[in-house]
Amino acid sequence: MHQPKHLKNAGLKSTLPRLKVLELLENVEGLHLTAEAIYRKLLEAGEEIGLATVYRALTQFEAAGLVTRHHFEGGHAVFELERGLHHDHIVCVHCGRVEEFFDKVIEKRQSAIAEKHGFTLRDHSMTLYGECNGPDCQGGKKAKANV
Amino acid sequence: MHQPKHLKNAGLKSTLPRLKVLELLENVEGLHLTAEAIYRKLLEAGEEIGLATVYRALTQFEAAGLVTRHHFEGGHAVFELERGLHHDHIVCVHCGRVEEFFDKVIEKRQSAIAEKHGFTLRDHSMTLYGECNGPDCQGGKKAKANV
DNA sequence: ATGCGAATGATAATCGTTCTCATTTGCATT
DNA sequence: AATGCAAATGAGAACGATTATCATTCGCAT
Repeated sequence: MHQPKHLKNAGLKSTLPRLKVLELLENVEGLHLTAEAIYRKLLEAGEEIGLATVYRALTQFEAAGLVTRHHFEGGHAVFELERGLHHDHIVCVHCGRVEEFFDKVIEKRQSAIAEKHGFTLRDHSMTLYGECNGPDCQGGKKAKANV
Repeated sequence: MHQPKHLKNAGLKSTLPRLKVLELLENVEGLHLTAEAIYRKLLEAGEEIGLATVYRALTQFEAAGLVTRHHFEGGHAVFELERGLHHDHIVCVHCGRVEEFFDKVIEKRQSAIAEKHGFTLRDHSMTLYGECNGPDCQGGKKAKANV
């Protein structure tokens, strides 16, 4: 599914572990996985891989612009495949569901704000937290998280 | 400077360490300190306090709405006294300088986005990252961070 | 002044992540 | 296809931030 050239283009040697990680990320569209979760999924799939290698691969992919790292609340980072379209996130504080959105107005304001403060904008992180209307979260009643 | 009633009102017993932490936060308007930094500053000031106590106090203050915890990039949390006016942050990626801003347009859009996705908005975090025009960062040239 | 439960501080433990280093791999070259 | 070497890997140690443990101390109502 994944061509080694993707890695080559990114200046990375095309190795088996890297391909596995990339392939996994490709098959979980919309999900945001922790390094640990990726590691476990690969083990469950019968792959031989070390946790350190997963971390290394993800860090390199991030540097190469192949994946994006997010720091939602909770102390651990999550990763998603970079599909070219920038977006921000809205996270359900109950069930952990994550949806993505893009808002041109906000993006514009951010640039304006940076400029007003004398900053050259390089990046930003914006995450909304709320209660979703999913089956586990109806009416905002308590429900166990299933991140 | 700080009245014990602030703690009492928050449902917290008014103890010496808590008062010290609160007092320190009050005297560093505009700064965003890590737990470790607060701990060190108090030690330097001749106070007797344990790092664990600082963490506990900050967590309780946060739960009580007295302070806000931010997760900028870098793995450690920073704290600031809650002064009633919500704001977001723009951080210089070179020197670590942090400025605060509030944008009504963005806030409005965020509510609208949450609603459109069926979420009841509870909170959000937005941080812009860029290069500031400070003496250490002129023209975006390399400068050592002094966080 | 006294007593009790909550708070403290020293330190161990935990958690996510990075580093170390001996072994293995990718891949360009024979 | 065999060879060589730098780069990549994996197991586990190390790390930094934060939290838990537990005996001692403190705040505060009596």
